[in-house]
Amino acid sequence: MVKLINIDTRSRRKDGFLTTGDMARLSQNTLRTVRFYEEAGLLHPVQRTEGGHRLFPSAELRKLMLISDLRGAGFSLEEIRETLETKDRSAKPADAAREIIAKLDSQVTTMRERLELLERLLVELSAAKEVLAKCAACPNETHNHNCGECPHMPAEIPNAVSVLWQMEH
Amino acid sequence: MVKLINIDTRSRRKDGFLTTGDMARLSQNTLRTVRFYEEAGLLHPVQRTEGGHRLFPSAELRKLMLISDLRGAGFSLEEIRETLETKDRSAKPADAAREIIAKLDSQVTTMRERLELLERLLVELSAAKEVLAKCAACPNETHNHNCGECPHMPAEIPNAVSVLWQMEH
DNA sequence: TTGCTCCTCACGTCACGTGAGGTGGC
DNA sequence: TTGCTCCTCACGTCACGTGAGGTGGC
Repeated sequence: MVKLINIDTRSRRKDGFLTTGDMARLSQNTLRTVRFYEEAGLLHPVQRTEGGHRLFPSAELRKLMLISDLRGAGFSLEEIRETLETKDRSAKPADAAREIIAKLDSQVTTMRERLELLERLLVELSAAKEVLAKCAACPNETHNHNCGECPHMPAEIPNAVSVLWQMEH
Repeated sequence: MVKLINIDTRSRRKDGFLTTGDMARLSQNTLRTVRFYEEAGLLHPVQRTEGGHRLFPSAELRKLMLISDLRGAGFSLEEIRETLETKDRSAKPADAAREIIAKLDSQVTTMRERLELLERLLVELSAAKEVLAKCAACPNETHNHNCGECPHMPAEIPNAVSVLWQMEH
């Protein structure tokens, strides 16, 4: 996914505010998503035009970018909201900072677990591809063969292979 | 998450089949999820008991494990079904293998992109934590200060910091 | 026999997608 | 002025969660 964002065309408006469309384009989201996040109380337009069009400050675009990243990392809007509202809910900066750090810590832990799943699965699927590369040269015309006895099958058959190749054991 | 699966207690049944509960426990899913996947046509019980209880062969457990991994990696049930049914839809083993490899290739690419997002976000959140560690020692009693002028703020402020700390720029 | 397990509806939820029908603004 | 952009309903979807109320099986 190539990003083709020209800073000069970020917004057409001379007041510097961003429309819903600007927010959507620049963050790779749909209009519906931007509106949905506002309804959910995550994004706040500074104002509306007379015609009802939302206008966002650039700080909201940066917030939307972070929300998108956290959503892509698998967090729910409720978890994200919790993190975003941390500062508002504590009176002293030092307390706020500690609470935010605690939440980031827990999110980092969750993300590491998701990373490990992805890495483990990548290894398994790559191993499966290697085995199936042999099958791509299989001379049989039908599936009615016992692949477990095929000399090209390794002793340790990756789970993905036994499932996708529908093997008994 | 520690796995405490004892092979001997996988199933209480002497016929070797697995109940819905066995499937759920051994794959870390809920009963609802196992039933939902069956309704969706992804899992197939070999039979039902007279009382209507589902009985699955162990091959279905291995399939469920793969489904869970792919779901955890962010794929939809429709994408997963496509992959699982590839072999059935082609007559010759060689063709089937090539099609499965093509699908695994595209999934591997998607997974690498998700890995990159996670890695990028991990770096950003870790950088944010470092900056906020300074704020945890902030002596101010209120949030009414311009943190942009704080000497502890680095020149390059991570996006997560400016968002979570609600900074103007 | 007693529980613990499993069953089927059936409505709820989360995070949007997808039109329909109408208006706004450089 | 002409379109392209944005607006508000409002129903649909995906992948389950969550009871309610009832039965099964070592």
